[in-house]
Amino acid sequence: MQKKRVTLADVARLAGLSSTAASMILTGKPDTRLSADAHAKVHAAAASLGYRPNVAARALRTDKSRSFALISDYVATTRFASGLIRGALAAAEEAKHVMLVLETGGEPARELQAVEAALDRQVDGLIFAAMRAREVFVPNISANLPVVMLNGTSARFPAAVLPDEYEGGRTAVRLLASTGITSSIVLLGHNPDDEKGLFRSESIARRIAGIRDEMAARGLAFDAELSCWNWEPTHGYDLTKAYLAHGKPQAILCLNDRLAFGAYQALGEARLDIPGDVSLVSFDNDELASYLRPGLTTIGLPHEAMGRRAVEMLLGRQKAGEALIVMPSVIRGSLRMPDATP
Amino acid sequence: MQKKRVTLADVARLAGLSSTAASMILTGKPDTRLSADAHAKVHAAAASLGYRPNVAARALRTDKSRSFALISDYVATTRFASGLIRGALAAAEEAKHVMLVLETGGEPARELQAVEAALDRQVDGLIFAAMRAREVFVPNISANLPVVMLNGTSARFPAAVLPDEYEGGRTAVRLLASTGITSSIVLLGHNPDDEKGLFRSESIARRIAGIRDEMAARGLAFDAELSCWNWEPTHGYDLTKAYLAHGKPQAILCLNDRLAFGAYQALGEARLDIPGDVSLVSFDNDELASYLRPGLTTIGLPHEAMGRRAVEMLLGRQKAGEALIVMPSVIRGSLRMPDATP
DNA sequence: ATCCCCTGCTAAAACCATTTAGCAAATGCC
DNA sequence: GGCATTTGCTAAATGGTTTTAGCAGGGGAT
Repeated sequence: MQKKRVTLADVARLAGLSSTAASMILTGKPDTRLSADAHAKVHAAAASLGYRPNVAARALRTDKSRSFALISDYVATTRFASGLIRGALAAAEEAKHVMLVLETGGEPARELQAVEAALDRQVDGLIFAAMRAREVFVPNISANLPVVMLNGTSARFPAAVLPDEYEGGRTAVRLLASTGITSSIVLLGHNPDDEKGLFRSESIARRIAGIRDEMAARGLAFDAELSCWNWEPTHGYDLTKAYLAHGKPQAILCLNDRLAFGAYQALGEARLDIPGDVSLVSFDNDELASYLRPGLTTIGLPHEAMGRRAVEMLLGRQKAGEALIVMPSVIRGSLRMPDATP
Repeated sequence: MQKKRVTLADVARLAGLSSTAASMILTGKPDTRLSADAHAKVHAAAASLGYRPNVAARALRTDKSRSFALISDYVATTRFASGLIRGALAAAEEAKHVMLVLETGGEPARELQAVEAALDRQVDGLIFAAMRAREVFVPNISANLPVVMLNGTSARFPAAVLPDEYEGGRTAVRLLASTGITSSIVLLGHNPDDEKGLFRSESIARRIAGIRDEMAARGLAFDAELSCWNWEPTHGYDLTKAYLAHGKPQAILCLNDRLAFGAYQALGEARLDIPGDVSLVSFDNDELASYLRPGLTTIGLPHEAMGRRAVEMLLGRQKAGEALIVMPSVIRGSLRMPDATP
């Protein structure tokens, strides 16, 4: 009952040629000397039989499998991962590759297992995605397989795709400056004095550096810098509420959208209007940035573009170097228009 | 320089046995008659060489690849997909399988390509995940491969994993009833008169049926039923605001968390206290439900459990039947405590 | 002693595509 | 016409595993 898979030999037989010929023609070898007639016959036969090459057999012979593995610490940390995966899948699909997705929870033992599982399947390249961008532990890879780090870095594997956080930080300040506000500006999420000796991640360090450099370049200074370790809405709320007890900000630069969300809540309770009384700008372009009223202007993390770029690096055999992906400005209603107040 | 992969023949040679023996021992065939001594020698040799079987070669021979494919329409619709993927990955990992993830955007041409790509790789099972749960188009699968629908249904493939929406709907009403509120209850997101002839999805239909049955069973009725097609925050906001112009609700039953989010915004602007003035309950357990103040009580979508269950069905060769996964009640602060008002 | 069965193992085929080496015929060159 | 080269194609080896068929030797039954 079960139709047997059609094999290359079947195609060759139908075309009246050897399987060598069929193989060469179908894989599109450039230097072959087979006749145009042979090409036509083989292609016709393959089409009429609905031939699909057996990937396992091909992989066995060539050690290539037209597949990549994406090994990430967390897939679930949703706001982060799925854009990366989406972009990577799309780029892989365009190159007629397939993506194995593996999750490790950041545990070295599972990382090792994941790498071995991928290697066993003869993947043509490995992407290590880190949801929290920092130096990532990566097990030894025996083969000289292309590896790219996605949203993280590793001393051992110099190819990396990262958001251009430094430029993003500068852009956020530029956006804020475009409102004309020059004083009572609050930074929400970081205070260097409170965080001495702590290290968040390279990405965040660059984001903050960009902010500070652009502030300095414009002769601007923060009225306050409010620190908290986890950038969750509740901390944004608490810090903003506490600040409002003493001062009234004109602008708040939030280090991520969840902090900004908390700030919205506190400002709303204090009956302050956004952007009439207070302007906000933030980072990440989280889903919730579009849900807020008014919409939150934010510097987006270009996840999908990053995912795409990672597989492009794999395909292009670019072995080293950092690819910095530009962070888009997502303009919504949380910044006062410059002409609105003279 | 390049170490060659160690092969089964190497193991056999080191153990002083044939590769047949090595194969049988390492794959753990039950009916073999090889001596305990042989077993020990082969295992020792394999361990000392760090032998890992070549999956391609094995797949070629056996037509099994220890891998599944998860084909979804959208991965990016984040609030939905990543829990499914996470659960599926975890369950696959436990069974020492690997997961190919493919995205189709719901386009039939890409679905077909995805299925073929998966079939070419000799996957041992297919999961079709639908982000919007409805009848799903699925290309013809030639082989008799196990297929399970995840968060969707298909006439052709009767094995499906779905959230138990009916029971979830009833639970939401029970939770609401536990506050003691019996009047001025608003349903946000559906009105049968406004949606005649429209069909959202089977899942949502069950959710609504559960709500209505439990309401009826308790002799409760909605004061108003507000309809909108897309369940986005902005619609929740608009509908709630419009309703507040006429009436004052005691409770709002929201059909998802994003609608509830919009309702929060409108209630906040109207200076109504949650849960003092208005109680809310909702569905999905979106990330943002925990960000709201007070936290939103919601009936969660059990994505991770669903993903796990799908691969368990694949592994167990359960060929048919609907697995209904219970939706957890996530209790936060948006419901008035029953003793708070006598 | 003969026959049969069981134990413990192995040779070789099979899976399917790619690739190397090479063969026969046709063509080019002087 | 004689020789070298090119053209157009194929036989056979290869990759690593599983599996079928079967071999050699020992022991028990007759």
